[in-house]
Amino acid sequence: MSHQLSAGSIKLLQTASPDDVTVFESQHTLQFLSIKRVGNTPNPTGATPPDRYRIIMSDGVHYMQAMLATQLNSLVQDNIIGKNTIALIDKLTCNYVQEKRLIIVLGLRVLQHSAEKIGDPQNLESSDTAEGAAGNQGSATSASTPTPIAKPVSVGTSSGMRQQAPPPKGRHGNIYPIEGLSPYQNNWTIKARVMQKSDIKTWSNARGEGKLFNVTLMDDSGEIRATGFNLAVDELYPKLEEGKVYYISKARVNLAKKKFSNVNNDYELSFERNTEVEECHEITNVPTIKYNFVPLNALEELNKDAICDVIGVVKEASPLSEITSTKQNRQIPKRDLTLVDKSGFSVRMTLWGKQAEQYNAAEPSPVIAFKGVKVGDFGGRSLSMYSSSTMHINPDIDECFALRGWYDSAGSDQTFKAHSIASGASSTFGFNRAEIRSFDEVKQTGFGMPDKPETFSARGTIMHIKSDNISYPACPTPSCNKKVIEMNGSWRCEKCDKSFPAPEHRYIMSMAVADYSGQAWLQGFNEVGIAVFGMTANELLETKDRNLSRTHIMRTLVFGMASRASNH
DNA sequence: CCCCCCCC
Repeated sequence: MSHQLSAGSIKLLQTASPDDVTVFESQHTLQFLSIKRVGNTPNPTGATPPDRYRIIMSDGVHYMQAMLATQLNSLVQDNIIGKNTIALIDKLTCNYVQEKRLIIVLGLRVLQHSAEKIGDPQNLESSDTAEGAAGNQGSATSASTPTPIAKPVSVGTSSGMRQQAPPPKGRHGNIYPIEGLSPYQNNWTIKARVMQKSDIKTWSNARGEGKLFNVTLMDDSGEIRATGFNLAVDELYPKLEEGKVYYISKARVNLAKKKFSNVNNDYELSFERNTEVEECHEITNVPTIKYNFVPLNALEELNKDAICDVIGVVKEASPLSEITSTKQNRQIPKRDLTLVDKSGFSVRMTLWGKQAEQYNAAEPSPVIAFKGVKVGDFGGRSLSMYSSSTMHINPDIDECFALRGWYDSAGSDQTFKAHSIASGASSTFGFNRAEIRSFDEVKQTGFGMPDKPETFSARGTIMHIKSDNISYPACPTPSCNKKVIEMNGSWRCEKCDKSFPAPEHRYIMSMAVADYSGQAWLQGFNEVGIAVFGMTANELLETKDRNLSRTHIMRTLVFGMASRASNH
């Protein structure tokens, strides 16, 4: 296997304008000549910050230095990439740190883990930056002008000559990428959008009391959570608005406690007394909120406690109510919305605190986009907002317009399926328990993956129950259910290593069930038997002992019954 | 320095 490296890519990466997506979000086949761990010393708290990896990447003609985004560290640690690995790199970001271009690799796919070094690549950086660092500056550079990292070069593409983009300058100094922040840098400014702002929270515990708020900040390199305490709340809570872009500097960088946040960064910011925050009014390429919407019918494919984005029309909004949190011993305002979408499903979404109070229930059926909400299993599937979730009413996005049009023209007259308690198991075939399938349909689809159960619901009539072996004597220990054997007048369970005076009989029955499309043999266990016969297996056996004909009982009980059974 | 994300 041999791969052609993208000759010319290194020059492009060194010279393109930092926001040129045709370079930084397109594909480059490069070889990693070396991968080195850097700058990882324990911080004053004794905690060890995450590793950072510096890589040398080559296009066969030139090589350059870059950093690996920390979220890709596992690729190194798990030896998925190593020396001379050839990879297709499809997302990078370009930033400036102390006027030096810093390239961060954000996305890649390994093409070949181990390879021979290709070509005899030359260092593109050394001619300028190494000299600069050595104080041997060429005539073109001076202390007051940005050091060119590479001379503009023709790279032999249709784009021709590219101008070296100057590092962002001005009164905000060096704009750092969020991904590049660490406790060891101290003169940085980030330019970031507030993606989410929490309520002001107060606490009181053994260590004291106070108030705080959080924001999630994002730029094109990554995201980070920031927290302001007490005085910083007074100063910055009113200033920072969701959706706006700010220059932020002189905040403290701490190691994040990952288990308390799903923000993808190993660090967190703490707003301090001298932290500077200034709104950025220019038009920028700082990213806006990105959604990955899950249609409401697909919620059952997500696990309980999963975090997801949804968009839906508010079909109903409950009045504001309150719950008493037993855990925290306080009242918490809440409001339930019923969301619907084109999938024909409805789901309950719970808002808490300020979100619940401030929701304007007077507005008829708005479309709301939610980011980062929690999947619950109440009533099959439910949704609930975290303090880190966001909701946007009638957002200016295509999905919102589409839902609005659908609801106003058709959706508002439709009835919606609720998720049901029984639903939840995912199915390769997209069967879900809320929908009734015919036996023929199930048989046509087949039985899928070996060892993977398929779940479906059917409605049919029980045509026959095998009467020769309808129940077995089981161990009475709760949830043991193992078959017991009669020995010397008592019943012995081998699993529990115990004997009992009497067994608990449990149903194990085979039924022929038919619907309009065909017939199937279904095996039902105890719960099914109780549902079908309306009595326990013990009771059924007693009836039999009282000398009634079993066939007679069955005929009586089964006749006229609309039976349901589920099958795996 | 919080770190709870709740109830039915």
